[in-house]
Amino acid sequence: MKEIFGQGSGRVSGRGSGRGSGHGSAAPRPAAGIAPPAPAALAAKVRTLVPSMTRSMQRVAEAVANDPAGCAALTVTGLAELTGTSEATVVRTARLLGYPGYRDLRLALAGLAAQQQSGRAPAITTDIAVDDPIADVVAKLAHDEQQTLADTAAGLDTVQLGAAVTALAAARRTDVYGVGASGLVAQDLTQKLLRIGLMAHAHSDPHLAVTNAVQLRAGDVAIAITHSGSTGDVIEPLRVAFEHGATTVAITGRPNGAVAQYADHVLTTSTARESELRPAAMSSRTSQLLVVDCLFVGVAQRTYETAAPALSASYEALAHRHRR
Amino acid sequence: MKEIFGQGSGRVSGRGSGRGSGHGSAAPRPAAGIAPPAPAALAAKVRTLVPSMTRSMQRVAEAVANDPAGCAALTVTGLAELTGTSEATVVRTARLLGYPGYRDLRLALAGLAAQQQSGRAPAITTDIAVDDPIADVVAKLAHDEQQTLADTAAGLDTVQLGAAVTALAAARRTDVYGVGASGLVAQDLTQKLLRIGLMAHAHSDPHLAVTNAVQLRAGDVAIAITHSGSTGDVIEPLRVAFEHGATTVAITGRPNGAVAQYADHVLTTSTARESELRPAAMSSRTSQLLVVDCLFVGVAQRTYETAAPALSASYEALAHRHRR
DNA sequence: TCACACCTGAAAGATATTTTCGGCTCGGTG
DNA sequence: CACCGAGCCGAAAATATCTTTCAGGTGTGA
Repeated sequence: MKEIFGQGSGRVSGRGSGRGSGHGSAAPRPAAGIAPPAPAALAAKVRTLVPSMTRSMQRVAEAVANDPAGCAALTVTGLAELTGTSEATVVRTARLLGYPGYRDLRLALAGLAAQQQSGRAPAITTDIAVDDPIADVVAKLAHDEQQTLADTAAGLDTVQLGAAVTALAAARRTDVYGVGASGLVAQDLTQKLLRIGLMAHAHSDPHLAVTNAVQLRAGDVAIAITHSGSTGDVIEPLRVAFEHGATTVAITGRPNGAVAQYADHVLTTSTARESELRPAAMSSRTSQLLVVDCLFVGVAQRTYETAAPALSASYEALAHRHRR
Repeated sequence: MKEIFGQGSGRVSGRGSGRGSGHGSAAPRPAAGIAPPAPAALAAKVRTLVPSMTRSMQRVAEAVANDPAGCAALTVTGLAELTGTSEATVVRTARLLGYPGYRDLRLALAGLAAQQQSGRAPAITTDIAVDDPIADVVAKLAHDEQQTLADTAAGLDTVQLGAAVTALAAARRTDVYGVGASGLVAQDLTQKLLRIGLMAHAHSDPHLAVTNAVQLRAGDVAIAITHSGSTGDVIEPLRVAFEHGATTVAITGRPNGAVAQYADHVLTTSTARESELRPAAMSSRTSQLLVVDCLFVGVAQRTYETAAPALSASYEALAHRHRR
């Protein structure tokens, strides 16, 4: 039972200034009514109340104010030992600070520590430096990629995207061109389309890509993925496909680049700033993948009747490849 | 809806064991292995681990994730009643999330609540529906992937990451295993490492992977990438590499999966909610790529003297492949 | 259909927190 | 200078909370 602390003993006495009688310094009255314990304004409360505390309690309050995180990790016994006092004193201090007991003070302490922790934003706006600690690298990379995603989503032309989806959903066959890092994105798209029953193929060999592009005709789709918009090895097969009447799509960071002239639909990826340790390939890949995912989901929606069972089937088929 | 405080059965316990006194200053520190509990990366951890939880534990994890502040105010018994489970289950869940016990989970919860309080409002994310307009698809996908990135960054163990980076930077040779969507990530990592002058190779053919793994020895590094953590085709070569003395790294969404038993260092990727139109492969790929990028940048930092010129050189070399 | 493995919760066991209680110091007073 | 009283302080008892153990139930695979 949580008894009411009330009890007048609160007194001050302390040495010297015993302004005790003054009702003013009166207890914070925690128990009375709805006194919400301090959320994070704890440090201030400590400073306010310290003068009216007894010596032992001051030691406890001080420890708590100086190292919230550390104290939050201690039990009441541990904190008592650390401050050279007793458990009872620790509890009394917690009460004075407005909490029902040490348990709740500890919870508030943990919250305070977490806030302080998060307050220290690792300045994620800067470039990655050679001597950045590994934790900063993680934070910066994650932040940059999040930014890239936001930029891409904001800059994507949904009309063009919709048109591309429509073409894909109806295509007899789809070829995807990409070399280097974009080649992996091309493969990713291909894998996905295959999983929902479409005929898709990725080409990273420019010669084979051109050779196959010749086979395309109206109703087929060709997709070129190039960040720079000027990768000849990718533009060439797209041109061939375009001239053979296929519907052509370009996924590029330069919507005005050379690749665009042979593309019926251009999907623009974002271009984030790059640096020595963060090559452009990194953010362009993130951006391209988002576009590719959008294409995939769009097509899956349009062909839901066949796509859904196909997805389930491929999922089932994989289950057997897993060890227990 | 979590209202309804079940009401108490009162449950008078406590009789008897009046032992209390032994105030043993005994170490309150169970020293939970080498895994420091998460500070505020808890939400991410919950999402990552939920799939591998049992029903009862899922209920607890869900309650905790949905209302950190509320749960922090509850005792183990209260939370058990709220979720309709037992104290034992609550403790088990806390353990699974990486804490020594419920007490510490509660502390973390208080911290999380404090952060949410002062921080931003968590955006809600709904599933992608068949009839969502294309613009919504873009927005939802972008949001989900951003969430995945945040979760991954929050849940990544920087100590393990640092160890993996160190091993990679010093490796004579590095083999990367991945099949399916993870195979593309493996290739991405390989491409990057090659660009800074390291000897790396990606294997997606399980037979060839094992064949090559036999060649590895101490000082070499083997990396397995598998979302499920139970992909036999990837575990097998890692096991062989492990037994031949290579330093082994696992990049997986199930840090407790089968793959972990042969991994010197485990890097955990996040697991986002999947749905029919948003296969798990999508977010796992995003998560894996972030981890891979972190590895790459980390290694580039450590080997800056050779990495920087190598990066410039490969950039120069590509310039000639671009059309005007 | 049976056996097995594994989840689950009740209660016992261990810790941690709160309360009680008596000693002690300190300052005032005769 | 000795005595007295007030109230701080900590040791230990009492209580609340957390952790572990163990037996029963449930679903799964052979």
